[in-house]
Amino acid sequence: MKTSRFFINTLRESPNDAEIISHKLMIKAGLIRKNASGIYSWLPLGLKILRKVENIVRKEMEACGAQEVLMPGVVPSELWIESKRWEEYGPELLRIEDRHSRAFCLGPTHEEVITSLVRNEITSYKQLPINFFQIQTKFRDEIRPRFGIMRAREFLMKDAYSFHTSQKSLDATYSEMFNAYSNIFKKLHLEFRAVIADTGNIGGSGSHEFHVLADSGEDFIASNESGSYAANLEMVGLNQKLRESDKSEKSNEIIETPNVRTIKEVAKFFNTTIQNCIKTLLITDGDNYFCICVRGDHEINFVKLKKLLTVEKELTMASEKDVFNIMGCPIGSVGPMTKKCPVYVDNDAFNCIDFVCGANLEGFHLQNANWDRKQIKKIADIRNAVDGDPSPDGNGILKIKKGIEVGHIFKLGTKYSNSMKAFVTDSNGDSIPMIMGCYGIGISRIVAAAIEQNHDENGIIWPPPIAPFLCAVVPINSKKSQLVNEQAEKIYQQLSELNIEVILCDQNKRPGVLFSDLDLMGIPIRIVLSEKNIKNGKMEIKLRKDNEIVLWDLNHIQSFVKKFQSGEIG
RNA sequence: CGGGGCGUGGCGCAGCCUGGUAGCGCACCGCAAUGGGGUUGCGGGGGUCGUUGGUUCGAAUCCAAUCGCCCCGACCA
Repeated sequence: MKTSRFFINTLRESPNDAEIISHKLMIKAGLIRKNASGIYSWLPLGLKILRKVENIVRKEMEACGAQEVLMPGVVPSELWIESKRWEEYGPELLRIEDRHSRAFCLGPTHEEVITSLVRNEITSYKQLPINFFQIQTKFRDEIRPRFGIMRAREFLMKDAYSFHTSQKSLDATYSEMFNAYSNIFKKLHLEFRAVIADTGNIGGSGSHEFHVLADSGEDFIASNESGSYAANLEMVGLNQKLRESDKSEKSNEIIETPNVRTIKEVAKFFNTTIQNCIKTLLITDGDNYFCICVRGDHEINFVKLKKLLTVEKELTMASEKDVFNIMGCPIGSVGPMTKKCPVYVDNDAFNCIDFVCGANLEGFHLQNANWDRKQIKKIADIRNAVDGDPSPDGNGILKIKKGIEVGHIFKLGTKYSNSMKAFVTDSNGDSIPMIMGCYGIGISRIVAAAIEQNHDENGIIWPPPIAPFLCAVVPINSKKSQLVNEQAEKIYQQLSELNIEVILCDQNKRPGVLFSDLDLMGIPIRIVLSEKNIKNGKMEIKLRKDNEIVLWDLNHIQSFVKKFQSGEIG
């Protein structure tokens, strides 16, 4: 490809609504343009990248036996009513009507459609297991789309659905898909973790998320060094032992603590550690209030807490007003010694002796406080894991990292096959619901995640497998030098013949402009041809991710390509 | 949904307070010079100032409504 024939439009400044680096770079490099909040057009350069990700995913799906289908983006409401999700899914489901006032939605996921398809096509256990996938635009009407393509309303997703007659068969396919996903991220050259995940409201018995590691990630994932354990932070179950001795010699003293509110301030005031302070948080599900106590250095894990409290609704922190009304003191003075609502204590908090906590009296804290079991409703694992906690599988300690969720696989079970009556006849002649698995990958999100993981101050640094062009050929001052022109064209031809995706900068722009554009666009290999070097039989090769420039024999581009492809270089 | 902010050529912004008929940088077009990290000079084209209504002789500017966009909204416990 030549730049004279390929649309590239880079910007010097990014629009002010771009927040994170991948969003800024995608706009500056001219990969995407916004049409509305969370809705984007892909320009040719961006689409090339998107297609590469898509094809890597497609190949891997096909390699593990999944078959591609394409379902509609506009889905009739009947299917969603059947699965009960027309009510359950909430406002993220964009509902529309046709000219006959018939209700449809824009598909945010396709369990309903695939289940309806399969129940009509598959009737015998002999046709199973089977695994269908599609790569398709999804729409989820997010409350707050942000971060560009990272959390868009319209996005490209690969979703696969498998059908089985036994749990064993589902387990086998699930594990194949797990491996396929791992292969995909390896082939994309992305650093990732597969982690144990919450099944959330999709339900089912098992689930893993795939995260691309990046500092800007919104999810926290915990893993040990050996890699034998990795989980979403919300899923990390800790098994601390409770201390045996229950008593302390000391008894509460109430101390006036003017203007001391935060745990840090409290610890400083009492000249103790934050580990020896107890945070008491008032949590509500909208109807009931709960006193939750964790150590000063710990945070509540709402997934665990929700299970512990066996509440249906989402839990939130009580408002300042509510806290005052219920506890009779401001937030900063709340303490666990109360009968005003049930008290739940985290294991590690319970293990504290002679600790400091709020006194439920404005401007006062308790010193040398100790637990009274009678006042505690439950002692349990309520907190988030932190760096250094022992790994739940017993191997080493945990480290917390940030990740971007790019894949999620579920064992669905029979939730949809039951509600939508997707039955097959088994070998005994009985009609049984098919057991299902579902497997999603955010294709467009991977593009953004890859940038979050691979960039520098000058722009994107594409992993070669998804670079829009692997190589750029830059003739210096080609307008004036026939020699440079000819050589550039020659190298361009040679690379093309070697099946290298190459772009020739044939528009006689200034070198500075070209270099910064190529850096911004993240082209992995840059080959520069100048009169001086050509006369010495050399060309200049620089990798985007390195600063080094090497001079290479002009006649041996093949040897460079070979070395690059074998991994010897780069 | 609550709080905050912003809508002015494709992009980034100024002008608004104190009303007088729109400006800067980038990008774009033409000419010339320049030619290894966003070069310089000269000359151009492009905007009903988000929309609607109001005040006024006169509105980008003041008032009202409306639409859109962005940010924050779970740690003072």
